[in-house]
Amino acid sequence: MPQLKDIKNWNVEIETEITNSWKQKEQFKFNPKTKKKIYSIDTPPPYINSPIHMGHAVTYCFMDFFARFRRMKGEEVLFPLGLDRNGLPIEMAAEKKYKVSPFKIGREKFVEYCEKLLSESSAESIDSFAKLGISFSSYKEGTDIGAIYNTDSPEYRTLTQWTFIDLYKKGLIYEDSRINNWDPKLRTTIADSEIERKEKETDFNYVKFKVKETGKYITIATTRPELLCTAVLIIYNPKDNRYKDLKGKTAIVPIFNIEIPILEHEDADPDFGSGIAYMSSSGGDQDAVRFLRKMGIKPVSPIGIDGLMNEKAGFLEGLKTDDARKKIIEEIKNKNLMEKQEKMIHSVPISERSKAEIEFIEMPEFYLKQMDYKKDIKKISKDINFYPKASKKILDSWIESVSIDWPISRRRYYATPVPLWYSENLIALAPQGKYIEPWRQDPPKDAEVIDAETKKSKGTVKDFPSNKWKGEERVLDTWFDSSISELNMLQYHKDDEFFKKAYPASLRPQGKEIVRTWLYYTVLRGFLETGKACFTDTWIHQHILDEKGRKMSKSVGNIIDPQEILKEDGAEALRLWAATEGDLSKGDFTCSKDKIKAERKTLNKLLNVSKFVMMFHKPSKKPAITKLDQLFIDHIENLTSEVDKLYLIYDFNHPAQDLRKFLWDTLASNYIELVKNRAYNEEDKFTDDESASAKYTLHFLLERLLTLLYPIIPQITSLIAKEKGIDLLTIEWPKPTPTTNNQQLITSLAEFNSQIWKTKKEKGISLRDSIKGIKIPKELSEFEKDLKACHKI
RNA sequence: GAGUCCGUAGGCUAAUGGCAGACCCUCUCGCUUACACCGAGAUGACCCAAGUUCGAUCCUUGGCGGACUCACCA
Repeated sequence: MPQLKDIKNWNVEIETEITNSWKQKEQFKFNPKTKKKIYSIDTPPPYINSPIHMGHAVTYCFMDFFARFRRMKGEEVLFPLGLDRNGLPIEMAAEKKYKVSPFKIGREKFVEYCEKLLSESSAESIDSFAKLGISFSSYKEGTDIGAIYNTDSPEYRTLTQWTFIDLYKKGLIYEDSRINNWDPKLRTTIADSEIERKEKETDFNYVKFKVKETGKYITIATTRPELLCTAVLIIYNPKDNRYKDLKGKTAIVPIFNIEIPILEHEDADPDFGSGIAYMSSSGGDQDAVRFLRKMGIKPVSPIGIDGLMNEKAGFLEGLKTDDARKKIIEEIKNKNLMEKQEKMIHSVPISERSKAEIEFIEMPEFYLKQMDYKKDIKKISKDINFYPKASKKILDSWIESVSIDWPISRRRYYATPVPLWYSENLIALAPQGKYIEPWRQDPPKDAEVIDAETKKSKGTVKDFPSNKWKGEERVLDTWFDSSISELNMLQYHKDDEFFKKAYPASLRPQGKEIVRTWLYYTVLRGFLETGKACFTDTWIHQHILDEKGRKMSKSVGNIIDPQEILKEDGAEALRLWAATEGDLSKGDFTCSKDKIKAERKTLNKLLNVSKFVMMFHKPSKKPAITKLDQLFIDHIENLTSEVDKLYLIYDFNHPAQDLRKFLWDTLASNYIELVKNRAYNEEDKFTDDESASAKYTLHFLLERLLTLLYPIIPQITSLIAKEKGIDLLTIEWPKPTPTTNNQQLITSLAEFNSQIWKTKKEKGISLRDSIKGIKIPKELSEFEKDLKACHKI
């Protein structure tokens, strides 16, 4: 390690040396046998196929602040790094990189490509985290508690399947065929939480329908005329007097000539379109889907799983929905049934992952019951402390808006398989505790067999030797894996004793944008498994924006790459900036390279203050402390107490600002200036005791400052402290002893000093020269000797 | 369309029913037995309107503007 005196400026080379040694020594290893209180952080696993972005960098810095502080507070910190390797992002990356489609090359081959992609991804992120100085429990992959884990590891997937079977047996998971959100590009069902919206211009077509009984025409406006083939009924609002005479009559669907009833229904909005709407049994949008559910109409979809029109669409069969729409509009116009067309902008649901427009297609899928537990979830979420408090509203409002059970099965490939087999009217359940891939594996002999209808146990696979079993091909939603991350971290069903001791997890740190997915699903799953709230605390953070306050995105080209910052300015500057810039739980903050660079000044100031203090030997015995010195000792004791309180509630922003202010203003500009002469004591103006008091206090203040700053800037502080024989990595957090002494005097001192410096400047006297005619204020009279020596009064 | 949060110097922020404090930038001056990546100092701000109040940047209402969440048109 470099010596302090050899370091002119804090730099990246020193950081590399320190962080490398931390990484190699496994310095922050978790001890599962500990008697200390366990503090566990359920970190959000980043996807490994892309390098970490600024948001990752900053939020992991915050998690590291929390972890290092809790270690100092005497807690055993479990702080694992997870790597997300499951699901659609990996599949989409594989499709792109190797230019393959799973629909063409088949599942087996495609999974191999996914595995190939993953093995070639170098997990660059691990290196970036190490350089940031993140004190993960381990930097080695493995199955030890606290080791780096992969979300696609057999161990993790085993637990996912364990919980699936468990919930399935309890009847909380069921299969049902419903209209659901269908992503035609990825060819899978997706949940409401995976939907985004996009503004789109479409034609609003006013189409004429003939009324059978009267022969008159009515006009119905629609954006989706291609769904006319599955029209089932027509509604108008009961309050709408224009259409009263239509009640109970029959309409004939143009082109397809289907006869459908006309009824009154309050879902029809008299002010929208013509006031009459046709309802298609294929849904068409989420509202319509809900309407069908309400009316108990069996859904029939004219759209196939490939997103193309199917045989139910008649002459439109085989066309993409867009083309089908064009064709039928043409047809309607030819038959003179188009009254008019308007352009309208409406927002269409699109898939968050593929950005494809969602279709509503009926598919049998597995569902996890959640509607029955809305009240419970709301209740137990009260047991979780939200930081900031207001972020609880995001969760509450989502819980309220949950309207259907959670569809958990997906028709994709690189994810945890649904662990079931089928044979005639029997279902085989995978044994719990082993990772199983039914799509390419026969059921083990000891797999339990149940009746598909009654769900009653029929023995095991052994008992049905002549049956042929067909493995389930569907996989589970990635959130079904992710929503048990804390159970996995705490060894659920792996190490019961440990789980009992450590559950619930201490902290869930995560972004506000995944409250409705990750947080909500985790609370739900945690409740279903344990009946309790799964976290003690949750810290919800906002976003890092670019210099102008815009979202950073590749397409705008405004990305600030943390890897670059690490190379140029180093981790400590980045961390200090992250802490001082703002309160990430309160609002977004903008990222500017200049500001990060500017934090290097503070690092160098700390370095120089330390060098200065260490020019003096620390007295081996505590000397009698002068009044001036005691004033500053009291000050930092109060500061300690304040910092302690705020760190505990995840506020590192105010402490960081206060500590920086202490370093620059209180310590460097005022205290050091005041006691310099006394510490040197070259002219023997002071007694040895007085001089010793100054030396002792300089060291005391520095040591305390380093300790308080350590969670934020661990490298520079621990390096300096080491030279003083203190190991900040293992030192205990100081017990704050706040005083009620008059801290106002520090302000008065600073004001007085400033006054003298100003006066000297105005008179053109060098600061070193003596000055006459200055009266020391009464309240500061007890510091007269120091003040006179300092200012040469 | 509904809800939540927010609007303070050129930028980013803090506190506050009476005086609005830092930081970065800019400007001026300086060189002091740790530090020129330094020191001292200066300029500069409460979105608008109404109400409550002796007094509002702060509380209330409305408007304008922004961020986010939810919903969304047959």
